[in-house]
Amino acid sequence: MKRVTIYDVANEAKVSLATVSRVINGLEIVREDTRARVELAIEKLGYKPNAIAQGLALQKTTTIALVVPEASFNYTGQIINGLLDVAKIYKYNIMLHTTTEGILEINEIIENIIKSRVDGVVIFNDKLLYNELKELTKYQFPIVLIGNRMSENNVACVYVDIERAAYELALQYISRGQKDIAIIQDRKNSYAINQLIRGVTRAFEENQLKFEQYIEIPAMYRSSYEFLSNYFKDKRHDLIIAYRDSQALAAINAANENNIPVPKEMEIICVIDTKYNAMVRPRLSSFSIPSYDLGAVAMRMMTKLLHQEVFEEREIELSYLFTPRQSTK
Amino acid sequence: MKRVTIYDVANEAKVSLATVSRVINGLEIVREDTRARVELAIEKLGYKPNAIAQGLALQKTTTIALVVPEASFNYTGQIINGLLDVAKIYKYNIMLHTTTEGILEINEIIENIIKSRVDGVVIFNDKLLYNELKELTKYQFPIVLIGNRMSENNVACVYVDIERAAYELALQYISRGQKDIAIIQDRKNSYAINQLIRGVTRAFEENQLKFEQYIEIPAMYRSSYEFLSNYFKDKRHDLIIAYRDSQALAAINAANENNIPVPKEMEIICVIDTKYNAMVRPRLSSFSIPSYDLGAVAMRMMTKLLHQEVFEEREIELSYLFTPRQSTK
DNA sequence: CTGAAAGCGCTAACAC
DNA sequence: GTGTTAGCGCTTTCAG
Repeated sequence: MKRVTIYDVANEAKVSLATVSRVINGLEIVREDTRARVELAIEKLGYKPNAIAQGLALQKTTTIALVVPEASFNYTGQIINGLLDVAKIYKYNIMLHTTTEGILEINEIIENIIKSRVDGVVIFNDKLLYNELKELTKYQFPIVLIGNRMSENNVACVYVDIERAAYELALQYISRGQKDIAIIQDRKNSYAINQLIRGVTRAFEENQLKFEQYIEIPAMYRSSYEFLSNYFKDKRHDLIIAYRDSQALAAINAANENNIPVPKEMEIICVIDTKYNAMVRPRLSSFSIPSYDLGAVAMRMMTKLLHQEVFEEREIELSYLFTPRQSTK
Repeated sequence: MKRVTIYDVANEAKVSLATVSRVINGLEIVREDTRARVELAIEKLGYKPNAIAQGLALQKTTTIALVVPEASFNYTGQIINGLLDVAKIYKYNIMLHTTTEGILEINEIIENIIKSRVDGVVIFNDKLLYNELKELTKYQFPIVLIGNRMSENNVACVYVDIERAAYELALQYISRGQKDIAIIQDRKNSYAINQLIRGVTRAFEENQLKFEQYIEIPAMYRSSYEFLSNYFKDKRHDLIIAYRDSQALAAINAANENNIPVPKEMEIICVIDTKYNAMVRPRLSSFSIPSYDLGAVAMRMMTKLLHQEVFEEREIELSYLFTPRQSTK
């Protein structure tokens, strides 16, 4: 099929292209019979408006860029799903970018986003990309951050206060006398881990205790499991906190295989909640972070920003819910 | 920052916009000092070419559309990662679309894709969307299919022959006298399941047997696990084949909890290989389907189609590898 | 209610 | 080497 333009339709319908433009945009100032003629022509020719040309003329693309980390596509997938679902409702297209390693690369992505003239960008990325965001705001892109806040630049965000989650959790265990709490490092989510540490530390300090059980996985280990299998040979804790399900799972397996029954002698929880948490044995206790909602709310916010709707909050906190399963008592 | 165009750069550098165009496109016919002047102006003004305008002028967008199912983002995530990584290399942007339920919706997606004038579309979707693909080819979009073949329309594809995988597997078990093989239904992957059934059926027929153990999960059940917990109360098989890891996992849990030890009294395998397969206990045997590669190869193929490179095959078969773990003997 | 024409930002002949 | 100009396909005043 040859490229058919608005011009061809105009010819076919014996009207001017302005009129065709009016009917495809649903402007009411077209007579009924003219509209019918145009619609017939559109149908006959199989005409579909060229979004690129529209984008150029209108100075907007109705597409927004989504930046996510390359790794851990489980909850990332949920976020994408949520975001895409509401994007669909508001007729926005999504350009997906992943950030692999290397500062250079991230700059290229930013450059790409700028060139592509998307209407806005949603970023779910654990590493706070301060400078890159700065660059983006310079080019007037509305930005919505998922997961972390950056109030300074007046960017909008949707997040869950996992620092508080960790704080409350630690408080509870401390009050029960279970003070040997450890957090497992997660290189891919350093920002999140820092929040966890801050939360637990706060709980400890309020009880005149000092928190220092940070389990660092040496870079040489290919997997947390590999390291933990050794670690638990002579160490154990009351409670282990991990960020991702897979790390908690590694801990459970490593513990059990070292004859440290979970949860009897050691409890383990993770922050992220995926369907696997309920499928593994013992079932994994976790905070239900509403990943899908994070994406959905972020996109909804973006539409508000784009449509200049006045709205209450630029920073929306979504709540978490601790979901006890079998890896805690 | 005000919108800065090629025109502003031209003014600033005291050259014509044609020259600016030449330097941003790296054409060699620009004198060194002019180039330097232009580059300085670009830098000073913070100019970034408008990809939309370029797209309109060049009739190509250097973005390709990727269509994936909404569900099961685990291996989908891998595919996306693979695709994105090679897209990055060749400087293509990715527009991500998910197909939720409803035939109406899928048509809208197609329409969107057509309007967005992407250079090509990669589809990973279990439901063979014959008519929709037809529509796409009508508009001259190069198409690469992931996972299933559709030779009729001369569309390119990358796939794994899971029918043969199932066939070989069944053959092996039959020869050992383990003939009670069952396949678990998977509504979200009907095409894949059909291939599995065909493969097993073939193996059975070649042995003068009839295959009929198809475990259908009634729609009323919220999860396979819920149904299987009951199912295994009075039924068992030699081997259970599932498509996704989560279903196999459900089967393992349901079996074990009904005192059918896996793999001792019943073996279970799944087709899809995710990291969870190695993390659950017992570890889940599976076919290693190279999800990442499926995405990567598909995108590579797309670039070949777009650059008109002559190439050997429009249909690339990737190999699978059976990876025995603990859920099989 | 409809048409003519300018402009969105850039590329690519075609001149000079 | 560099500038001029005609599109690319569409929207949007501004006339009529």
